[in-house]
Amino acid sequence: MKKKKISSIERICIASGIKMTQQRRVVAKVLLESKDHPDIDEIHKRAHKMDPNISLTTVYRTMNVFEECGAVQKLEIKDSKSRYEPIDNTSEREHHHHLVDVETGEIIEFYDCNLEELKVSIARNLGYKLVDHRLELYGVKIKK
Amino acid sequence: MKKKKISSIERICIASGIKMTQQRRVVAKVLLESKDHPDIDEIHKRAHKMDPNISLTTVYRTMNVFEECGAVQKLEIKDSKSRYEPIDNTSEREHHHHLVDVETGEIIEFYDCNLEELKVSIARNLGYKLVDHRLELYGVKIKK
DNA sequence: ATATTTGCAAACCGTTTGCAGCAAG
DNA sequence: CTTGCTGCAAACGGTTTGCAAATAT
Repeated sequence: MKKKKISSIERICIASGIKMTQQRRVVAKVLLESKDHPDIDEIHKRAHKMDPNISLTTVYRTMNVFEECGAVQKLEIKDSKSRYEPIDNTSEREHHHHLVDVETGEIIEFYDCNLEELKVSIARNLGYKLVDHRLELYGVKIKK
Repeated sequence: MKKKKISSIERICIASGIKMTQQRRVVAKVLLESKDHPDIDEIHKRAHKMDPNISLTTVYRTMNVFEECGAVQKLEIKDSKSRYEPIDNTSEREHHHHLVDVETGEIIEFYDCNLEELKVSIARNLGYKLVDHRLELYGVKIKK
């Protein structure tokens, strides 16, 4: 009786009362194993490799489910398709942002606590409670 | 001989060597008179009211032209269509950002110089020269 | 047992494009 | 005059949906 480890995504799904199907487990695995920020087609390709019995439609639906229950975050980078990354809220890196290398398309994650504070205080000064945000920087590598 | 005033958008277009057609002038007028951040359909509706002889296709093409020559900025707010605003680079408010009231959809513009500095310095620390950026805050009004 | 999820194909919706006629420079 | 722009309708690409069969709880 082998006991599979439960992934962080799976845990969130169960907590949200969502059925863990074979397909969803595979997609979760793909996301957690990806070190980049794959788009839907790429996720489908990788999932299909592990289990050919999985359709593009299901990947779309699964990503929506994962996003709604907060297991995954959608990135909408300029001039590119939506990309996804798992949200690891056990890590101290929970709020991170992205810098896009406009020459290579590479995405660099960063965290800056001054920025976190500033965001909240800007909203507060405008009379708002911050509920969400989006920040991307686009840059070119400085050659030395 | 009446001499029409040349709008800021028109000036940029001329400087970029782009033909100023009747339609483009109307779209420019709509944008400059709009105090909100209209989407393509709304721009088309308003333009059509001033001059029924203008198609949706042309509005799309015009916005792309205006964006490419830097006369206009596209906003991509979560869960909504692309919206546009003219860029006024003669104003001191040239770099502003947007706070979206998630209950009403209202967009509040803001400027914060600490944020401007922080953006640049974060990129620099990562070894990048900042060439573009995108920042939106999403909040709910604090009632008191 | 039964409520959800899946795969397929078709619909959808914002946006772009090919083409013949039109207008700005 | 010539090049670029317009309007139309048709194509496009990413995403969603209706439905009957399959599956998790």
